Amino acid sequence: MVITPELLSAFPILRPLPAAVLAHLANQSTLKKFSRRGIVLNAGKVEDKVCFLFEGRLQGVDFTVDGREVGLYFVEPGGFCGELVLFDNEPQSEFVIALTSAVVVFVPANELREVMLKTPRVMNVLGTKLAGRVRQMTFQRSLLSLPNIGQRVCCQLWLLVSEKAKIRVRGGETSQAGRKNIHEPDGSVEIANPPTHMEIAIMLNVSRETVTRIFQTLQNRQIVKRDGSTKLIVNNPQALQHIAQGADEL
Amino acid sequence: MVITPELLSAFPILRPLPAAVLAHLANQSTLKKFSRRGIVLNAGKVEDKVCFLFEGRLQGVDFTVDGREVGLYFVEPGGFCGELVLFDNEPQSEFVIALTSAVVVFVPANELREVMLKTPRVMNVLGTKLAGRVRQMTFQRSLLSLPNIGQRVCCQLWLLVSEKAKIRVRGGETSQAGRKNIHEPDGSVEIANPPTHMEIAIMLNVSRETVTRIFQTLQNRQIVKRDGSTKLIVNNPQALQHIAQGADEL
DNA sequence: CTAGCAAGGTGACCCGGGTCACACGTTTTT
DNA sequence: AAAAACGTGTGACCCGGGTCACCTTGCTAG
Repeated sequence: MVITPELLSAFPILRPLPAAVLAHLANQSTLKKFSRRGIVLNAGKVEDKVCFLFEGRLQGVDFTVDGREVGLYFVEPGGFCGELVLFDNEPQSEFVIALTSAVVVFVPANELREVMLKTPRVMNVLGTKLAGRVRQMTFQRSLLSLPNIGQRVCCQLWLLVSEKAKIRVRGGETSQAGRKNIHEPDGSVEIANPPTHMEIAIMLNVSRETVTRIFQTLQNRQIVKRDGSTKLIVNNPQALQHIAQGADEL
Repeated sequence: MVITPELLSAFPILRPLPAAVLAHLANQSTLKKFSRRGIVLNAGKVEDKVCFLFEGRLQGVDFTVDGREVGLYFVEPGGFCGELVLFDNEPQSEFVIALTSAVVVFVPANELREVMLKTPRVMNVLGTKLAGRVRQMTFQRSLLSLPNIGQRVCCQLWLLVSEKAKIRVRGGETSQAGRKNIHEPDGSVEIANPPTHMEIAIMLNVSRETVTRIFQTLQNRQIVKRDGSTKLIVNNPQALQHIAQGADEL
């Protein structure tokens, strides 16, 4: 499949690059489609390419020695993953799998590394991304120490809400396109394409059943409400936040 | 306290720098002593400095909303921490506290950032360090998903062993000075300055008592043995590894 | 020298949430 | 249209490890 510079410039991090550089990169890149559950990047393997997500949704996952799945992060369209190799040339540390069917662009790592070293702006974005990853993991780690599991789930939910609320507030100009949460007149917020119970469960180290039960409780209390399979409405953001912060028991 | 360029060159990452640059950095840096439990870096605050550890031992810790302590990583002499600010200028994400009394050198972030941008080698080391941090956190995250707590503790122990065994094998030339594990003739390995039960507990999300009980079991089975408070002898590395990998129950 | 604290050690209790085994509606595949 | 897969919902059981309460043994600091 032919990749055009225009296609690459759909990615915020690449857009500022000169046309010539984009053309060169496009020339070296490959486009690939994955079906649901397809393995986009392989753990333990030196993936000498960086993965840019065009369509669909990806998740970084790891597995414990006993085969248990661990959810690490999500990748949304316009985002990328597998960038660690740019910095240390080591094998990919975790799997990246497709949560839905997805279209990705693979850009060779060595090419991108050259661009990065020559373009402070790109270096800056990549550095910020990497640092952000550490920050996100640190936060996620702290979630796992919450003894109250209801609180843990609510924190994660609140993260999904506020993240998007911020985007909405800021105007939604950057990446993360197509996933905003609409602010309803009554103060409720909407989460588009919420993770499945299972996806939440593996991120938070709890069983799927427990997540279901917590959602039941939240629904009974009118704090959240399902709307089809692609929308979750948070009727009462305050209440959710309270539980997340431990001010309220579930 | 006056900082000499020689002192700075004690740090592997800074050593390759030209004398003039070192002198300049030394001029801007400050030395500080901390007593046990002292707060070296403060979470949530823009710490516009990077912390180089000269003597003692530090730990990165976070706190959950309900005040529970979470252990993230250790810093050994010759190492550094707080480097995220170089990449994204955001507030420090976690606390760094002194586990023992410690001597650190604070180098201003903006100075170091300039050096980093001008010196590919330094950039390289910092990038590798950051990437390594992500890898380490990913692994640690996978540990937390192990349902068997004995296995979890053994994995962590095995990590301490193998990390140092690797250093010993490679010749112990780099940082992490003064902490090697001696290979005994009978195949046993020695861990110097092992973390306390409490330190292990907060890293693995278990209670201190549980760690104690597991250590008791390990000692009963002659797999490990305490030797004073500064040494832990692993009599039977194979057995430890087996448990860590889930091949053996505890 | 002794008080005080940190680290390690141990037993009893008890409950939260994992696990298993289903059931049900929806979507996707064949 | 039937079958399979997926996401969700729910009850019963049960046990691992958190918590609490306490003890002992070193340090080290006054």
